[in-house]
Amino acid sequence: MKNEIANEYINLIPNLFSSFSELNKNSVALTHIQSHVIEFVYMQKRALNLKEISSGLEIAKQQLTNIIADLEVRGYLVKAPDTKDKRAVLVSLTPKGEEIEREKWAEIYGRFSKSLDRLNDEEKVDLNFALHKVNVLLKKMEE
Amino acid sequence: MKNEIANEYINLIPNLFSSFSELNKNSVALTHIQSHVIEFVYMQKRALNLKEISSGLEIAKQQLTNIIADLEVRGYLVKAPDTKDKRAVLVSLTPKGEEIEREKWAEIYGRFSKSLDRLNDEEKVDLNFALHKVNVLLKKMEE
DNA sequence: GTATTTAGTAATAATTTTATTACTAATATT
DNA sequence: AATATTAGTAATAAAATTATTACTAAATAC
Repeated sequence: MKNEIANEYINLIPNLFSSFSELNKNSVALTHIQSHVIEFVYMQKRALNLKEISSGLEIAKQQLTNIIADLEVRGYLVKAPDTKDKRAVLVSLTPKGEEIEREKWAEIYGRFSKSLDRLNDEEKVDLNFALHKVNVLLKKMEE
Repeated sequence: MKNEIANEYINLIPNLFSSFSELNKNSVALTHIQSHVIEFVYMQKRALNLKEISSGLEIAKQQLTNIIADLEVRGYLVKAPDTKDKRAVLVSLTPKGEEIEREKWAEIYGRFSKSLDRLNDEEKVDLNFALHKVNVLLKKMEE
């Protein structure tokens, strides 16, 4: 049973991959790595310190000093001291930074809505229910 | 209804994002861009020409000439002339190239199986059913 | 059938990313 | 309390990526 579920999960990822590829598309002038940083912070939905970004994206923390500084100057993110760990700095997106991501998602959203037409009404109800269930349960598993 | 489904879909992506991040982890010595190329070809599950990879990853086709050549020399992929379009070249992964991806997926699989324990039996059944449904319907939508 | 567009290759310079070493200040270990 | 580890910064050289221009051969448009 457990294996069966894990296999379904693994299959899910390529099914979503086309949407993920969409995330490469940049409207503003960001380098690939800058995009990834913004995307990473956005996806985590919380402020992150440099170490977390560094290990999450497999890039050296020394690089991040510059990358973050540039993104901060350009108004995409802000740094704030971590009160829990006084060595650390917490990075979060500004509204301007979040806007970049939202634009990408709007396109994904649009494309998806369009291909929904290929399903009949019963299938749409099923998909809605199944997606909701998956989201609820995956979230529970994270806790 | 359509909006409701699209929203569930959009929510799904961040729920899978932690798994996607895992895909950054390289066991062999590949540059980030080389990894992305291999991952992209793997995800599409078919041979691709350079243009498709180029536009899918938002990198110039001129770059790919070198990247692909290097990956070919190192045995991760092969090029074959496209019989349909004699200008084009079709790139596909060798067993060695596929192995790189499979290793990453094995880890994702393992992690997922572990966190499955946080669900009770009924939830597991539900998740299995829902994931299966989502996969079937998403695939149908692609057609 | 000629003109235009497209897929791929090639070479170069500019920019970005990576790797290395070193340092400060705060935290964790003992 | 001394010691080791960790988060972040900084500077530099090496390597990888990006941008630009130009070219060939095949496909497409007219």
